[in-house]
Amino acid sequence: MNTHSNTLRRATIKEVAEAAGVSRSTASRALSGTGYVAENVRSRVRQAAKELGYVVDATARSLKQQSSRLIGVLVSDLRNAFYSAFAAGAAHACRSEGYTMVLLDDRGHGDEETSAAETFVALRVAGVVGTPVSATLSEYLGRHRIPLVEADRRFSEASVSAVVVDNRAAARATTEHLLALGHRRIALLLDETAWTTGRERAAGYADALRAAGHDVDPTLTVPTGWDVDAASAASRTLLQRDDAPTAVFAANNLLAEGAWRAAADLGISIPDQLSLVAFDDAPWMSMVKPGITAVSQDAEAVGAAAVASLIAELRGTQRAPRTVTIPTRMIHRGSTAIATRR
Amino acid sequence: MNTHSNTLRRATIKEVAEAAGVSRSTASRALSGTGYVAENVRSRVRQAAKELGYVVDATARSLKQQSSRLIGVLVSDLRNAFYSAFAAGAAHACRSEGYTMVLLDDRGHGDEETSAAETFVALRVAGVVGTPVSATLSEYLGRHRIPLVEADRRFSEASVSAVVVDNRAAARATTEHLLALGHRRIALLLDETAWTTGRERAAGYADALRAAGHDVDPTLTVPTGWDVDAASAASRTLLQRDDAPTAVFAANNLLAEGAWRAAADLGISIPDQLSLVAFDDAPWMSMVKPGITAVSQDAEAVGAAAVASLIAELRGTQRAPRTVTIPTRMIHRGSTAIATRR
DNA sequence: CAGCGCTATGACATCGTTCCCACATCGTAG
DNA sequence: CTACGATGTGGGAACGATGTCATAGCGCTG
Repeated sequence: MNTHSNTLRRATIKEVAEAAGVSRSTASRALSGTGYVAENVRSRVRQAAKELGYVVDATARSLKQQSSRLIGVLVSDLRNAFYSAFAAGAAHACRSEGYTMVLLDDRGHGDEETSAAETFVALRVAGVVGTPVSATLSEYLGRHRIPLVEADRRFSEASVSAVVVDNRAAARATTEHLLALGHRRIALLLDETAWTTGRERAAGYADALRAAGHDVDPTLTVPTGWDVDAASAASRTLLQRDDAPTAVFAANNLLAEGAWRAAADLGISIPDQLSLVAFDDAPWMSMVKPGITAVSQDAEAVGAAAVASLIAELRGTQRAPRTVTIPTRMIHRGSTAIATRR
Repeated sequence: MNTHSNTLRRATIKEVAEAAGVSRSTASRALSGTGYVAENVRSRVRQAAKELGYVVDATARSLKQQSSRLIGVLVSDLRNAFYSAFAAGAAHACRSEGYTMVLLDDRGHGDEETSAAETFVALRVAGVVGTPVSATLSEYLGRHRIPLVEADRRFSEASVSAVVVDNRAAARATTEHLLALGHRRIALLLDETAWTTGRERAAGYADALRAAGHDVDPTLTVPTGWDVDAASAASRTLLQRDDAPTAVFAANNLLAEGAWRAAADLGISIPDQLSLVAFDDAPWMSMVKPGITAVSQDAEAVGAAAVASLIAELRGTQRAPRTVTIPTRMIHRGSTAIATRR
């Protein structure tokens, strides 16, 4: 390349202007493409910029323009495939719209969420998308007038846009599938009942039972912790009860893994002795035998849609809080069968 | 909160200073903690900042200080568990050292890598860690004097620091394990031979064979593409040969998945008819039956170490390019057995 | 040829922060 | 009593980019 790397300091627009024999203003106009610039001057400035290896200083530009091309993305746990797929979708959407993603991982802690919000404010991001763990995210950002799009679950339905899946309908359909197979004692493994995801999945489950004329047995709704081990332990207890369920509906991929491991440990055969359905598909579910029937939610699409929605708001294309629902798809594999006595 | 959100504009340090009855300089000193400030003044300023909901403008600070607290992180594909774990480790390390991560995903494309580098330069990041796909990353950043730490694989050994695993030794140990079980026709599935990871894994494989007095059959080293389907197709062909291998060593988790699916499709039983070992562990490997024996590399640790190494360089604690090697661990499950004729 | 509109350019202020100085006060050593 | 270091504070100049505004040349119309 013909880049002059002999200077220690980075090239500024002033140097580009001098090299091209014009003023800073003209150089700025030539590079950004706004305002009048003669064609030959423009190419002269472009050439000078290229030769000097000039790259605009985004910090200076942001300061002057009082807005940045950064989008803050907050997820709960990057190691979880759901969130990493979400982040991948968000990253791609940001990039294709000319924004840069600042990704933070709050590890599910409320206090980290607050400090993440502070970081976003300090960076003067144009907007934020995130999977919140409380309403503080939207409150804090709202106070600083930074647009937010909540994803996966909602905490501030009235005031901010969101991208979610229809948890209730999907959970209802799943439960109906199990009911149709003759199951009556269907357990529901839940992670977090304070979140809309958990609440709505439970509601859909209850809808299906009630619509079929059955009562909801509260002892069959089991809130476990957040990790596979906790889910596995809870499942063990559940499956060893005298009135053990004949089917388990796990509300996320981690819970499904826990339930699956518990069944394997106890020598309970799927689907002969136990039917298992998961909310949220994962790669392993198509590799084990039998495959696990699951409600697949396209986390990448959720991330991309959340960013798209945010950018639409930034552009002023769309004003009022809006909710986008990403469709789910039920993938039938072999983990459910007609209910039998155990 | 007692935050005055009645102002439309965000509070600046000037407003904080006025509210506390001091000058901007003093306010700045009080908040940043550098230089002389009387204790009562300091707390008065802090209080004023709190009441106004003041958050420092990182763009203005970066501009003035000519350095930011941002670290650029570049990965190849966030949807791949290896990279998302890497990003999770990097995110955590950044945060705990007071840096903020800017995460970019080049989807394995060289041209996206260049534009990612440009983005990092524009943002004036303090440094970059990444899993490069070519030497252009280090060249570009080097030209702009931005420190880089290469992770997972290397392209610029002489000039930049790196965090890797000992691919050669691990591949050799894996191959030796298969040799010890009596396997002689051992296939090696590779992704990318232009990368140090692929080259070194191949070298370790060859080391083991040669040390045991065997020739390396070039037809048994199969470079497949990047996705599961390609690996599966290549494996199919391989396993249907007259002189099919009795063992397959897959150089990453995607290749292992492809090989596993091919074997399942062809009705080839693991480990009776085929032994399978993977480089890079994945969740499904402990869930299928039998479990897949794998070389586990702690991608999270690699990400964290890369950031730690970068920050050490930024602090000047450590100068010369340095290579950190993260240990691998071989996890024996049930996918290998004594070689038998097929 | 006066007047107008359009193209084209540069001077200069500005964004919010930091930090180098100059300056002020006070206590104390010489 | 003066000089000096230590402590504390404020004025003002940067950092690099943008954008407003003033200015000027030019072609055209009436």
